[in-house]
Amino acid sequence: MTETKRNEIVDQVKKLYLEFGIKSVTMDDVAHKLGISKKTLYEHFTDKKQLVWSVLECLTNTPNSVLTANMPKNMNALEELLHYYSLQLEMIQNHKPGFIYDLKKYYPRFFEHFNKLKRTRFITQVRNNLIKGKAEGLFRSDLDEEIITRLTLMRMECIMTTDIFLDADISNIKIFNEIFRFHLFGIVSEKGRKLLEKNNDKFIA
Amino acid sequence: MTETKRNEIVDQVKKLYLEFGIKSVTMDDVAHKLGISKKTLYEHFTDKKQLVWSVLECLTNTPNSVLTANMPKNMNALEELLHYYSLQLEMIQNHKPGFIYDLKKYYPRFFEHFNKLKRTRFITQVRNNLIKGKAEGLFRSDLDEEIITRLTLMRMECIMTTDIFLDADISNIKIFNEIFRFHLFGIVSEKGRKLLEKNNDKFIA
DNA sequence: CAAAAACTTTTTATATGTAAATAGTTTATT
DNA sequence: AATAAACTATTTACATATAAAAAGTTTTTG
Repeated sequence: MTETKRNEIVDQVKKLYLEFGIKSVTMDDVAHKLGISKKTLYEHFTDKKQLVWSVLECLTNTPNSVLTANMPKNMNALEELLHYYSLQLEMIQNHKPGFIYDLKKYYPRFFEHFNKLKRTRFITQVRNNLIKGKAEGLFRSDLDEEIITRLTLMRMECIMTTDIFLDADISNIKIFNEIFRFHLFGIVSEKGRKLLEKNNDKFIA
Repeated sequence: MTETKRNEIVDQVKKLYLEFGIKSVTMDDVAHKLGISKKTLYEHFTDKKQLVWSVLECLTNTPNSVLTANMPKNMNALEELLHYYSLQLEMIQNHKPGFIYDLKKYYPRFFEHFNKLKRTRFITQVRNNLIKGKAEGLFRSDLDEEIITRLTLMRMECIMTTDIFLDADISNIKIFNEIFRFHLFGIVSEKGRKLLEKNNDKFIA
């Protein structure tokens, strides 16, 4: 009945959904695994839809993820970017295709809603960083924020679905580091580049 | 009966397929539009499959496209890249989603075959260019050809299908120029960068 | 002989039905 | 009072049927 009980259910179900997908985790499964009866389960959630929705809400509000990151105030745009990339790497590694697949198939409205939310937040983060970097003189003054932002989002979404890297047997980490460097050099100004080189160990692992 | 007659049919049908897709262009349509009878048409092609195949072959062998580009010998890696990008831009603008959609749906084997071919050629071109650029000292010596090549291919494929740019109303040309610059700066070495700056008007329009 | 039309066969899209799986509800049990 | 089990109602997946469209063939006509 308590709010915490509900939250705990959501938290547990989240794990199940992420591991096995949404379809194959039945309400019976949930009840069994959590050691509660379906009756109790249905006292907290009117139907499965609501449960799925709650899990999605929970996921989007995970503190300090790519989507909710609060940057420490004293960072410059390059440091922010580094921080942001580590969150992205984490996101990619936690990414479960089966979960997304089921979501798209059985709850398309939900998928669209949360995907839009994800995009909006991502775009805001990236765009702000670009603007900041330009203001600090660390990024090229001639770059088009709108385009680069969208390219970055596109790359992020594609990298999670493409089969292009499959046959090459390259680790996500290696790919991601290469992207990071490629991205960095792609946007920095001369001043930014000098700063990069000065902190070589930090940025260009 | 002549080889040229056949080629002409293929050439015309190619245009029809690219404009209207494959499914909606029936064999009757083809006969009508080309002013020939189906009987004649079926004397040149045993069935529609063969016609589709011929069109695909024709497309992949278009001289001096992205897939068949022969680089002039006296170019350095940067000039090559510039040349290659203009071919890519052309490719994107000629790209017809409806055609690809039908191909994927009704001739999945064909799609796979030609897509694989496309990827192989594309990868070869890009990789060779990267290797050349490194050898010339124009590109960063630390970049990983395999990853950057695949990233480039991925970006190319994604840009043709993504909806991320739709709401922004940015022209393909603008997007492509930005990508080109982003890409250039992402891979050049200091020497390469100096060369870029010297030829600013040529590379960074 | 080649185009046009008429014709047959095959493919595609759509609809319907059915069985299995799962959601959601009620009853029994501790 | 909450779980477990039994039950009903939906949903989903899969199979089959049917009609329209298009492929492919034959006949007619200029």
